[in-house]
Amino acid sequence: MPRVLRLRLAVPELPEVEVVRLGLAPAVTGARVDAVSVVDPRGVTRHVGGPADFESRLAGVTLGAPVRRGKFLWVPVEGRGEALLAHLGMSGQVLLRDESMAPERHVRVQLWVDGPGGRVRVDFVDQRTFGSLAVEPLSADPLGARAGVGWPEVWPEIPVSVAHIALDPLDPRFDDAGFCGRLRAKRTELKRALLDQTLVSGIGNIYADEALWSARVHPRTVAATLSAQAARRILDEVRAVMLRALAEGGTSFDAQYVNVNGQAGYFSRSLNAYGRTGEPCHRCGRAIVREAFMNRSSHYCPRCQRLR
DNA sequence: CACACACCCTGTTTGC
DNA sequence: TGCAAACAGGGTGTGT
Repeated sequence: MPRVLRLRLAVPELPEVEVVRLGLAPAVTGARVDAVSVVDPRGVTRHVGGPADFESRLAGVTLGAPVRRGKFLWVPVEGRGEALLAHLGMSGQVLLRDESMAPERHVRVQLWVDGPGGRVRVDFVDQRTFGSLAVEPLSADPLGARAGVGWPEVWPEIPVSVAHIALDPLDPRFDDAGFCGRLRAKRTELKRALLDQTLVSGIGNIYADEALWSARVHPRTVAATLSAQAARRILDEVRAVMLRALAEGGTSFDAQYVNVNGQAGYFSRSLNAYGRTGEPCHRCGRAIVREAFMNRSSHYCPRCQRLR
């Protein structure tokens, strides 16, 4: 059996990125970077200095414990005031592989690291190249003593390009009442607001549709018309669907090393709205409707989720 | 300032 | 059967 840890993502939203963080942590925390290779420069488009600068900033450094906020993931570089930042876009994957194993077709960046768990190759793979790695300076968090999940409390710093991203609902410092108030001040449609990463981070198209189905609210409801109770219910459902997905991802993650096909599509069986166009609503049986929205789609039940 | 929308990408699916 | 259009959707930059 190949010794592979494959951190598989359908479409990486918060739960998927958290699964990556959990899997990456034991391999990179305290590890030294022996070598770096940018296989395809599109893998580091977020890095300001270009591929050569990216490689030189990581060669020989020691890495810290990975941190996540919303869909952003970063690994602090010890003693440099910098971090290795990752955003997976819509098709990015992080694979931990034996050094002898052949890389995936769409590998963009490779890191050879030597840590407590031994020597391993970290491959950043991304078919559609919306994702990217970067090495970025860390700065004081403008939100105050807040960072991301996994970050030591004593070191409240954040990569500069993540500083504007809101806390996510799984962060213990997330302000529930503050979020509900800001949501109800928006004149925009509810689903737009949920996807706004400066209001709340980590929600993507899938979990937005799922949370709205659970809360029985139409995605095009004007946010400002929501009652306080409805706003609260929506937040509760967002959090619940993320925790459920995380639990399912975590289940197949129990083994340190799993087969190549370990986690593909693990949450798809649990979906109630997303991707179920024309199929019966799990509550009332009415066909789920798909509606064009912002270059993507909204899925909802026209009976359970009335627009008023 | 708040909000809306086009754009970047490529493998797979759908439609004619 | 073959080809082209549609589709997937993060985040960012720009325009109103």
